Amino acid sequence: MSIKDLAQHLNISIGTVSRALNGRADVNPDTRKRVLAAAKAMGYVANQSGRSLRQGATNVIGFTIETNVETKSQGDTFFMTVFDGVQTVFARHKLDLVVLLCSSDDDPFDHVRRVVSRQFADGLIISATQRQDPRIDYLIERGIPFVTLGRSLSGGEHSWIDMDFEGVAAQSVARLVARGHTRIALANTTRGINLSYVFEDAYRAALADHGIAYDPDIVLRGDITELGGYQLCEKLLALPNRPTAVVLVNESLAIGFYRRLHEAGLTPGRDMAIIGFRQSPQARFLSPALTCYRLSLHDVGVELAQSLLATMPAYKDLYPLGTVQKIWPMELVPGESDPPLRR
Amino acid sequence: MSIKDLAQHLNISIGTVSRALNGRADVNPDTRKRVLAAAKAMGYVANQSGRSLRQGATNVIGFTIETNVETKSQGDTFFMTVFDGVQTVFARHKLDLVVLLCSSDDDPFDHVRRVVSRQFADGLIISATQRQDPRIDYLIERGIPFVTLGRSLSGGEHSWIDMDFEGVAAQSVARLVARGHTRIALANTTRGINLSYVFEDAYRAALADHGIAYDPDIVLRGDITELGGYQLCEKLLALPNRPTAVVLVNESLAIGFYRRLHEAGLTPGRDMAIIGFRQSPQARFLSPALTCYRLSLHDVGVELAQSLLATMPAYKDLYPLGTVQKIWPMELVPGESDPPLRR
DNA sequence: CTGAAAGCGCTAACAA
DNA sequence: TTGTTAGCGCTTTCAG
Repeated sequence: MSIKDLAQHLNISIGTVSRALNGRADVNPDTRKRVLAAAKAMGYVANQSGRSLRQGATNVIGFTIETNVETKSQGDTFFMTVFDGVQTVFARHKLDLVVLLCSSDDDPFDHVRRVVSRQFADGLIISATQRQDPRIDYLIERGIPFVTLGRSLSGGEHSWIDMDFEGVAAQSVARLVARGHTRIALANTTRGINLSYVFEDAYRAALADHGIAYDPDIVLRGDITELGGYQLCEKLLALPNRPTAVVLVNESLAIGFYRRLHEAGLTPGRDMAIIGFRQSPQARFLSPALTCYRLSLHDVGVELAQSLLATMPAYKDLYPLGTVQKIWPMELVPGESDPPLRR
Repeated sequence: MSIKDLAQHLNISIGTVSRALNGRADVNPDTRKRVLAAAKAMGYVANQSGRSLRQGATNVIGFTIETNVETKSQGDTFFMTVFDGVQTVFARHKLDLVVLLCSSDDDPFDHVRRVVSRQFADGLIISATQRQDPRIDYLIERGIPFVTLGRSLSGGEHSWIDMDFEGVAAQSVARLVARGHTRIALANTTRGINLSYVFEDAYRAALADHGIAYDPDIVLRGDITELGGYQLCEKLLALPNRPTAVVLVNESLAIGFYRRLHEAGLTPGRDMAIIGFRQSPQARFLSPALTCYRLSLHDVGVELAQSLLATMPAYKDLYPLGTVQKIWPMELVPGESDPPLRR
């Protein structure tokens, strides 16, 4: 079932069929109607490979995520919600969003290189940015339109969107200090991924703002998972001169923290102040309620999509945003997990 | 950068380049070496559209998931782990797994139809099967290789893999009965998706096995989300002649159940026995520990991939499995959430 | 407004 | 062992 069959069936040329289907102006309204009707009746849809080959464009946008790192950490509906936002924009332009999975035993750089060189997609959204990220340099060099979800030191002038790690760190420390805490731990993730640097730097700056000395012993690092939280909490409890509060780089950690505290006969909040990161569905149902920050991931997705289109020649006029480098604001959601310190 | 450029650069014909790259036997070893070296040096990789068009195959396998239904319930760790398993198999055959998202405002049937007619993928894995699922009939009619994650009444002879809802329901009821419970509620999801029927039927059968009358008033239905669990728990607490135990169709519900019970001053387990469904990372860190069931989602992915390949002409000899219809076993993980009933 | 034809990049059949 | 060439399905000139 190709365009040829359809044309034959209608007794017109394939050129006209193509024009009719693609909404060209120079086609007789009646002809167009006939073509559209026949296409529908026969269930004809243009073969993607044929179109792509001819047009030099695939009408596909790839969103790469890593099945190892991100998955286990973000755990919840993080990406799905972002995807949904991205799609609402792309749908308007008949662009298809496909998710390209970089599996646990695949190198992210190789993966992107393969995707690009096969010309699988017209544009790319990549996530889990490293502090130095060769993918970014590569994409710039090859001139592939892309946006990153997350900052990086690499590349300079590309578009990115990132969560407001600085704001969260600063606001969390300020809030805890206001509530009497001075010994505030940080539950961070392993180095490599850029956000760990951003978050820790902001935490240090915030401490300094409040005249609190930085103590590397209470900056802990682990996996961003529920289990990671459990283990970090254990480390924290074992510390001499135990911190009275902790700021988490990710809300998944909170689940493990709560559990470990319970096992130790301690109550989150009362015995250890905790400020989580994002208000996730799981975090919402912790008791006591976790103090955390809200953002619309759907809107992040929308903005990612628009930023990408702004870098694509075929769409940049519709989205004259230039290079987007946006730190996405997050709004405090006060909970019960960080009450004032009892003396 | 096409095969032409590469051939020109090497002063040989494109045919030879193609054969060398594709590992054909009839190529001089030296020539092959030169071609491969040049391809690597120049970063050449065959254009996918060109290949697909010529070969009539895309070497892409699509895995469709719904951003609305599944996402909010399963959270994405569920699928990511499955994907990872699927990929380990496909990688061996240079097949690319891409995830095709059916967004909230898109009809799943239309979505599959679009994917198929554009010839986007050589095979499909579809999930969130409905009790009657037109996608299945359509795929069979069109002769597209596919497997479903989840059963359905539609289609008859296609391959599918599903979780052992019957086993979980039966074992859960038996376990609760053995612990003295006779008034056992079911927290199910809305009708439409097939698993809700399967699970409820098995629950009814299990009750009957133990001589317990079925009471429709204690079969509750809601969204499979943390919030859904919260709301269902509320309904449960408001019931006259309150059940002493509840079996959940999905572990996300447990998060909301725990929270709601706490708010009512009740303790999960002691005041209301709960058996969750899958042992998810979140569920693992509930206190008291949730009684639930374990399965390897990675292995489910592997099996899905193999089952799909078994239906594809080009691979069926390598995977002579025939039609796979497999109920995936789940293993009880006893917790503290369903202690014996106090009299 | 429509038809004819070129050609996107690739592989496979055939010829040499 | 290699070169030549047809043609996959499509869009887009260019003529008419």
